[in-house]
Amino acid sequence: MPVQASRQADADRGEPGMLLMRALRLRDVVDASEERVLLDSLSGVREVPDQADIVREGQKPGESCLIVSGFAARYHLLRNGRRQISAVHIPGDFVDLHGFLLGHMDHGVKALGDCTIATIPHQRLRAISADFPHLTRLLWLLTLIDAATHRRWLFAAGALPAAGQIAHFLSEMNARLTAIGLASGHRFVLPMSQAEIGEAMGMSPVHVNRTIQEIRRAGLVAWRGQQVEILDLPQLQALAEFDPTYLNLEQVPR
Amino acid sequence: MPVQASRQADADRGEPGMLLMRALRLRDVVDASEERVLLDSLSGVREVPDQADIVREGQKPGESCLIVSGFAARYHLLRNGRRQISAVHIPGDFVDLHGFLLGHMDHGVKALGDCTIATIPHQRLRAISADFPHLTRLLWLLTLIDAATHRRWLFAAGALPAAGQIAHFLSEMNARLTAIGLASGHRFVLPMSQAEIGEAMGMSPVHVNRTIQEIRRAGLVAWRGQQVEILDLPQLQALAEFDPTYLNLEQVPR
DNA sequence: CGAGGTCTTGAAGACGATCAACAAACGTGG
DNA sequence: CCACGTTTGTTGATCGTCTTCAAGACCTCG
Repeated sequence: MPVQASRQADADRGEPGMLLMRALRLRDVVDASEERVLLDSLSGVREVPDQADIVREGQKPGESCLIVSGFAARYHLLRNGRRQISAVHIPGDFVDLHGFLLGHMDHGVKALGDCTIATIPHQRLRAISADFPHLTRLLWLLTLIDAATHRRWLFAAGALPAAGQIAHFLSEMNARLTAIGLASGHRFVLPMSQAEIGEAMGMSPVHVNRTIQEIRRAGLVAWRGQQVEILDLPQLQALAEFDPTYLNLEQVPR
Repeated sequence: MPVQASRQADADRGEPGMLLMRALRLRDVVDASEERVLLDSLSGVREVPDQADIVREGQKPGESCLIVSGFAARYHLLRNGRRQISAVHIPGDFVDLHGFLLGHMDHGVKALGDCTIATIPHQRLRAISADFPHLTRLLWLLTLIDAATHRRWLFAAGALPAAGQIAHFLSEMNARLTAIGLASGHRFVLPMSQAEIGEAMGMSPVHVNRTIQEIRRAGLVAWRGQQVEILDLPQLQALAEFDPTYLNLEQVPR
């Protein structure tokens, strides 16, 4: 039984920018005019099927994509066909807000399961940056949180053993999904195969499998299909050396 | 004989924001009023000795630091005392521009060798974001390039073997240092011990040493003390699957 | 000239990758 | 509703990379 089916359906059918607003209001006050200009800028809502590219590497898109429902991953390809996932995005996240200022996309973005996205033209972002300094800082903040998350992943990849790395990923997903209301009681849906988790953690699918079994046996998580339940959050976070500071989940003036 | 002693000395004695301006002008046109407000905002020039903290984790600084000369590293600490370096910064880089919008620092920054820094009060950054939209976008861009670099490191850490990872680091440093004029003929100074490189690559000092020997024996680099010379850039970059796109070294309107 | 840091080397062992095969779950169409 | 094919998850065995521990060589600088 999917934990957040009803909530997610709301977001899906209703205002596409609902979860984005929630993500922003977790971090600062957003006034009505800021909300209006941002929501009015969203358009081009469309469905993307599982595994399909949302943005392709090398492309120079004229708009940025917001996830309305579903998950997405940024990925990098190697010559030998191997793939490295450098970020996982959830509803309410921009997957390529940075495309606004960067030249060409240095990586692709693909859908993890079917998802719905909305777009905002770079033209509008430029206009916002001219007329709404505070809102601009909030959008900037979102990209800074992306960067902080990258650093955290670097920390996990470089300094933690496999179990710690996966524990960190789960702790992070739990924190982020809880923040926007897509997890409750430390239960959430994670639409990624073990192979994809391996691509994100930089480890082989086989090793992902054995590591998951390890943390399952330790009683830290229950995990059936896409349903993840964290049974012992304190221990999981200890294993991951998880500290949610980097997610900036506090409402302060920015 | 240090390649860039004279140039660096210029930057050091002269305008502290010189290399920052160079970094910006590599990416877009900066007009005189933008240059003036940015340079006028820099103050608090000070020396930081080797290994000293520039910013401490958990701190909430009221200003951001620009490197005038020398190198610095962002690092994360583990409970067991291990340290992970998530970014290396060179002259002209802000090391904590993100501190302007983020709450508390989620990592520390330390000097790699003696360095000189200048600071810009967050108050000034906020004023710039209100009055200079284009300059604001350029500062935002700098943080986006940081994030792109993080992603590239994640790619290298997760998908490349040790030699490729170190080759990637050298390719990146060469590209960045060349861009701001601190490397020429693919020669540059890298003020990091092999142990520190290990902290950045997520590998043991011993393995760093053996890997360096490997790429030395392959004739890709000459490396004596802090002097690095890349002998076969194409092969080094091939080994690293290096593509400089992510550094955004082209002048386009942002 | 001595001392401390850095680099280098060797040997042993742990962790994770790879290869291969099988089981289970899932979705689809008959 | 069952049969089937495909994807995902699971297990075992072997191999390679990288870690750890330990010691010695080399610098550099006071």
